[in-house]
Amino acid sequence: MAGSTIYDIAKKAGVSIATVSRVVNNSDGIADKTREKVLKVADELGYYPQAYAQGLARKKKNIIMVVVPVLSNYFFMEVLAGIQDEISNYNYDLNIFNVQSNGKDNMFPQVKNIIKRQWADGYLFISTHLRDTELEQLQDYDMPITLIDESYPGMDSVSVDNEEGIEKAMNYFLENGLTRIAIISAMKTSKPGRKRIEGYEKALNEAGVTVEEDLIVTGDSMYRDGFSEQNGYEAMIKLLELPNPPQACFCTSDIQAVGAMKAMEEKGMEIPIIGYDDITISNYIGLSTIRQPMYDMGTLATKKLMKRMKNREAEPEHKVFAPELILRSSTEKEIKEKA
Amino acid sequence: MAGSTIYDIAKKAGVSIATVSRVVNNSDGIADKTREKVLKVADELGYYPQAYAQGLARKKKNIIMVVVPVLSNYFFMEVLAGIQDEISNYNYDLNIFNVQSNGKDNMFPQVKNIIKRQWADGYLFISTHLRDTELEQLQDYDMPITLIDESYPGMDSVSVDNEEGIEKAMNYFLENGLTRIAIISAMKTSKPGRKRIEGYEKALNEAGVTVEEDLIVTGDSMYRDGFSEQNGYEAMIKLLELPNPPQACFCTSDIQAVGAMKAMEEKGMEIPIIGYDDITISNYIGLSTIRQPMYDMGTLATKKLMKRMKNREAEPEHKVFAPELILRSSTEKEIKEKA
DNA sequence: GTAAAAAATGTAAGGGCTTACATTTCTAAT
DNA sequence: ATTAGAAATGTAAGCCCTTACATTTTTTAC
Repeated sequence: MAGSTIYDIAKKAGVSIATVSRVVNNSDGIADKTREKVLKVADELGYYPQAYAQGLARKKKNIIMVVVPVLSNYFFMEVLAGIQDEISNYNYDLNIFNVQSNGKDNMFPQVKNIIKRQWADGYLFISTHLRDTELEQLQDYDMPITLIDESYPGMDSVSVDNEEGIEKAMNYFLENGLTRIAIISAMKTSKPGRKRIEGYEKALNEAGVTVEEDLIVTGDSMYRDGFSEQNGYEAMIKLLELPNPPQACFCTSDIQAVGAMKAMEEKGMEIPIIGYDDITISNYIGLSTIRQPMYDMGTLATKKLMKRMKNREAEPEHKVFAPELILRSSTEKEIKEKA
Repeated sequence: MAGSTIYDIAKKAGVSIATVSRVVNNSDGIADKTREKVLKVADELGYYPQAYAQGLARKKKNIIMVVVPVLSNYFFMEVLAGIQDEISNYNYDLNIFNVQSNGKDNMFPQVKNIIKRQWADGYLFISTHLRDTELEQLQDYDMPITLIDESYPGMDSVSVDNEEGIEKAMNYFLENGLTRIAIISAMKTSKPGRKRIEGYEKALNEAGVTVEEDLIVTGDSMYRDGFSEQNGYEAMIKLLELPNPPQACFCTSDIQAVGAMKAMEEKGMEIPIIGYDDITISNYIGLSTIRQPMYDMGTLATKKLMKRMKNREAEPEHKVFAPELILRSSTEKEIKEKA
């Protein structure tokens, strides 16, 4: 039973392999009796077409592959939920391929090989943060790719205006008279990391506030690229131990903010804090945050990819979601006191 | 460039396809000049073997596939992190296949087809909760499968003694003089759901406490099979609106406990609560919980699978981790007051 | 009952790779 | 220079399917 092939079925059912193939694929033009007979044998022998043989013979694999560097992270999880729900509307299976980032700069070769190997009919890249020159190379392979949480002119993309998000958070603090604002960032050096810090500096500059390097911090723990409670915790400890601690804090992910909140509690010093993402938990722990529509990003990207697979010629589309400031208790008390 | 094959390389490099194959696969017995020449052409043409053709020609796919019903859930995420880290020690790629559960009983056919299609060299099943009769059928296909968070005599498995976990939580409450203990469960009807409730009832019975049906609740929101903050929130509201609310509460997942804690806060009624899992966030919000070593389960299961792939004959091994009661602030205040 | 049309089935050529075996080329010993 | 043996390369079959095209069987109309 282990490895019955189309030949086994054909032989046992007394038909040709073409007929078996037709029955299994539900092609029409098959006599009912034949169909039944074949189906019966196929069931007895536990037959179902081998994915690899089928993929080779057809051009199509009926697989959408999600390519992602860090699987275990809340942002990814939410986006994935959207993808998953949307894809269930189509006749495609979902495969997730995890590329190791190792902090190093070796992701591109892996990604390139995935494309070359032709695993799937279409790909969703989540936060791979490849360079434009690299994405350009991938285009040569003429595979439908939709980017999530990043963008590049030549490919469909779904992202969020990060700068706007940061600005909203910063302005909220500034409007409430808080000027010594810290930023807790993961991976200061990465491309998106730098972008966020730039946004932070820009907002301060526009408000005529001098940027203090001391207030730009990150934790030391780099597990999950720094997107962890621990990292936020460490960062906040650093901030609170400063001779002159900040009046408010912006965090580049909710998960870090959770750690930061614990640090504040332990130190007995509470400053208003705003996170980034709006993971479901944030609503339950009263964390103010910049909401990214992660789930919607997943569904929309999937839709775009499906569309692209049908029409390869259309101009690439870029959806940029506007982030939303969600205020909860983590920004309340203290600011009111100041007012 | 899009679809260069081994033939293109062979032609352009002036060698046979066998030689190209050897070069690409790093087989030895190839002259250095030839290797260089072929490699150069392969690079120019952006060649890399097609996964499907290779998988068909070899018996091996070099793929481990994780089969899981609900992707976006914290338990899964942690287990996956372990799998991911462990697998990076071997020359295997990781694929995740998501089977739709739809609450209905239709998962088995999907799982069966995955196995039949021979996607991978080995499989990790996480919380699929198939029946023994179903798993027995899968054995016929003679594929290495390791179960996580469930067990079956005929396959390797890695799980946690759920009953013991519940007992520990219940005993903690009971020893502290609390007897009216509620349980918030996801999916009362599922196999693991029922098991947990049984454990709960058993613990009460042994302590000579009558089970009150009112105290066994679940939320109404069934998103993610009930493993959500919202579900826990709803359940706790129900409990607190009882004429005679419970003195303590056990929750079958931390994520539900997060929702339950919010409900308590809103209602201004705080009772000691213990969750289940010990997701990383729990430590940061002071949630007492029963720790499942999720990460370790992932690594160990992966190791077992690799071992099994080498030796198909050995007796199946079953690792049952002992859950651990982790006490944090969510059980502190109130119990101390009572004492 | 016959012939033409329609339906059902079969044949065989790929799809892109690996690999056992055959062949050629090179090396080194005489 | 010759040749045995080693090293390098090539040939071709096979992995399991799909599908265009050819062939056979059944149906329909007269």
